[in-house]
Amino acid sequence: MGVKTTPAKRRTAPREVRRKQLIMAAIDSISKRGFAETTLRHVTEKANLSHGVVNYHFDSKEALYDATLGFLTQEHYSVWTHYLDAAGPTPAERIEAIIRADFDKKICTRKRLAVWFAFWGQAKYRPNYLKIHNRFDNERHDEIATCCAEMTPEGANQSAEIARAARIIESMVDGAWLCLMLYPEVTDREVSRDDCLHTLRNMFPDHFPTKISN
Amino acid sequence: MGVKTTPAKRRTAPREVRRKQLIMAAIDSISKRGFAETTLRHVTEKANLSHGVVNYHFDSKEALYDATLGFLTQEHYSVWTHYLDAAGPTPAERIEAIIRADFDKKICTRKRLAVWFAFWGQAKYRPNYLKIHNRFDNERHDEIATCCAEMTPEGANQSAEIARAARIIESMVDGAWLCLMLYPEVTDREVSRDDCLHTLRNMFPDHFPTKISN
Amino acid sequence: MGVKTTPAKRRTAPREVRRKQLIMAAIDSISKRGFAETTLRHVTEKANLSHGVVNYHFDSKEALYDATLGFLTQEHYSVWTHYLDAAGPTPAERIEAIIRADFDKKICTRKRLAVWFAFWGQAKYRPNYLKIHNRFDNERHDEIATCCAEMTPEGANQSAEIARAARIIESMVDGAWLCLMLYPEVTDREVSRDDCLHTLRNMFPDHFPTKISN
Amino acid sequence: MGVKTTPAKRRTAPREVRRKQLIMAAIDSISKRGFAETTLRHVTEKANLSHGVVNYHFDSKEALYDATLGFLTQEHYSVWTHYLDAAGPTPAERIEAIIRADFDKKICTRKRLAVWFAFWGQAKYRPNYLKIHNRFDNERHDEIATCCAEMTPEGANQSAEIARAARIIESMVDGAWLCLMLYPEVTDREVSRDDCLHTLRNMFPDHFPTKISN
DNA sequence: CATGAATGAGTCTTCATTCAT
DNA sequence: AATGAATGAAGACTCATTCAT
Repeated sequence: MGVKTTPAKRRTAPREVRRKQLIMAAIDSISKRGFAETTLRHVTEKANLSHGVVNYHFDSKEALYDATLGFLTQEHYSVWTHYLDAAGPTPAERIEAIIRADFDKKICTRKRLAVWFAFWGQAKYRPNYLKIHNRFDNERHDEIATCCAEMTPEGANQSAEIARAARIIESMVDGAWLCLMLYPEVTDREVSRDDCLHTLRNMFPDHFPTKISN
Repeated sequence: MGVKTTPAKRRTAPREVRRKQLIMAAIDSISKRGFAETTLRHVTEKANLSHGVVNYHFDSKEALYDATLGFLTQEHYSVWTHYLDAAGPTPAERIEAIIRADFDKKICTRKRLAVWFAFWGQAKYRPNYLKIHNRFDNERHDEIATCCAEMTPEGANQSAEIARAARIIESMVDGAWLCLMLYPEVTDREVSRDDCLHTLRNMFPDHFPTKISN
Repeated sequence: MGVKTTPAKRRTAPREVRRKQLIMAAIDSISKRGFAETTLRHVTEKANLSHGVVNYHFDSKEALYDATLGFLTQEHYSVWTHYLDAAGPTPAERIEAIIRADFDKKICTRKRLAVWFAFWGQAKYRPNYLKIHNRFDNERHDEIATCCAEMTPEGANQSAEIARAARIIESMVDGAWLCLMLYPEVTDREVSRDDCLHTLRNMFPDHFPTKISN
Repeated sequence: MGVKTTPAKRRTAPREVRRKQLIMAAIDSISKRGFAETTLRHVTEKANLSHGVVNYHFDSKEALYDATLGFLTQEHYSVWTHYLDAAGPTPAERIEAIIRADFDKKICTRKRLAVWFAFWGQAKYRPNYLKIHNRFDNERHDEIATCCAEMTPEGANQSAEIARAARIIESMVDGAWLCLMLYPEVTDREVSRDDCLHTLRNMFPDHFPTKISN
């Protein structure tokens, strides 16, 4: 974890290596102590670096946090892309892939969940966080809405129904995440994922095979 | 708003009045600035009180936060009780009442939502918060599970299906709340509530009339 | 200890009663916590009185401390007077009485010792304390010097020798007190007193009977 | 003295230099204002350093005080060692050296005296101070007792007499110190020292030459 | 690049004092 | 006389940031 060049005598390392190292340490500390309690000292100590480096590699604490959220988003994005690339062409397959991506074991860890909610807990008054996060979230939303559109029969309220379906799916996933973070003894990653898939099947019974090979 | 009419006209008020006043000011500031950024000065200024009162009426900042969360929980609880008392006897009616309570306009405000997520963003490493919150949440969970049980047909996996149904319902609501907080321009309280009710109907189609009188 | 009129419903009490009550509580707290740590709340709590009374009966915290030191001095003074009145007429008897007074069990308690040194620890920059204390101390010094004078044979350096004797006696007693406070397990009141008397006999062997009836 | 030449010209210095600097400033302030009144601001201003340094170089105010007492003790110890090394081999010479050390002009200054009594005024409820101070004091006590033992003739109560002699000598010195602090106009360092030596000669007349070369 | 000493604004908290009741 | 709510100045301590080395 982290990119440690040499264990003892740390030497000059390329900028990106240090940045990544600090971001990972930030994730660790935020997940452990939350936002309010995390100090740059915690971060540098975890990264086994000296006190001054943060402000050397980032403009400010805030910039480190932005980078951290960016990293997390990027990570999510690449997993998502990977699942989508591997998925079949039908909307049902694609939307299922999206959900499965959300619960992939690389991104749906306790540590990352804690950090996500720490960020969301601040999102309202930190528009910056929202902005970073939205870049990916909008794309995801569009994809979900597209899939729903393809599965929703034409009719009077088609567009309203599509919007509702998308909202429900996204809410389900977010709610499952919150539940995973707050009550890890109640569910785990796979159960929550299957709950979401179950709801999805209920919503579009005609588009899913009777039995899902879990 | 930061405008001090007089040098605060030293006025004496019973303990509970001041505590409530400070709690409301805390809610206001947390919703506006979040946890990490809220200082006691913000709180007392909002309450138009002097700096020292907080530590006079509460043991510490943390104690004020605990009391704030307690207040919010209590408020939710009483709305919840009220809805449940007014609901009909069938499980469908009861569970619908619970969901309607969650989106009642008294508790499902932007301000309170922000505070809830601020707390949840800290819940993991602040066991105290989790504890306060859980007292109510467990009761709510049991009620939901009971309703689901009554609506779930007997069968091989009945208990697993009940648990799943309860998880889904709770996740839906939480997810809707998160969505309401993060994207208030996408939904509003009533739309989200109806999304939840819609999902609920989908889950237990036999227990709900074809048309809901909204 | 202290003057409690009624246990439960404290009512109005004459000014002097309250003052004494507060002084005793101050002695108690100073001896227990020292100066820096003693707050008026400690005092009033110990006195079982409400928070506001101190400033009602004393002009300030400082005034309470002055009164406390005054009380202690007065107490010492009256014990001293009592011993001196009871003493025989010879200088040896008088000076022995003075020393015995210093180690009387009424004033030479752990609690009072602690308070005395707390005051002395502040004496240098609190001229007020020194002033209060000196009123008595000067009188005592004069008495000791007079006794020494009567026991010192005439000669070239008589006055210097008198002064030295007085200094030594006073230092001995003060040093013994300090020792009693710092190392209560090493000596006790009576041992220290006898050490002083022993030294005294050594200084003026001709004026003391061979054997002291301890 | 409160005169800041430049905005403190951020100069870097090794840890030990700063610590010493802060300790000296603490001694200065404690001697001037006492314990209760000394604030970190006084210390840093005297040291012409910024507010934050204390908590950078010491864990807390208390830790600074501990270090201050440790410094004073160490200083006393090294003077004491120096005198003892230079002293002749007889017990009389050694014990005289100890007393002379106690009144050496390096450690027996008004400033240091004030600090010592400030500490002793707190010793009772600050076991930490007592502990630091005792490390040296015990060693000193043992040396004094050893000297007394060698000068005390064998007999029925020899051990009791040795103990008494040691107590008397130590009390004398402490008492002389207190007197020096409280009444600097009455004695000075050298007079007090000679008082102690005089008493010592009186106690062991056989071991001292008739005339002391002062 | 990297270190860690130094800074100082800002936080929570304490507490003597005041004052409405 | 007494109470205890309220005030606000002041203290210790934290920490992001700067900068000499």
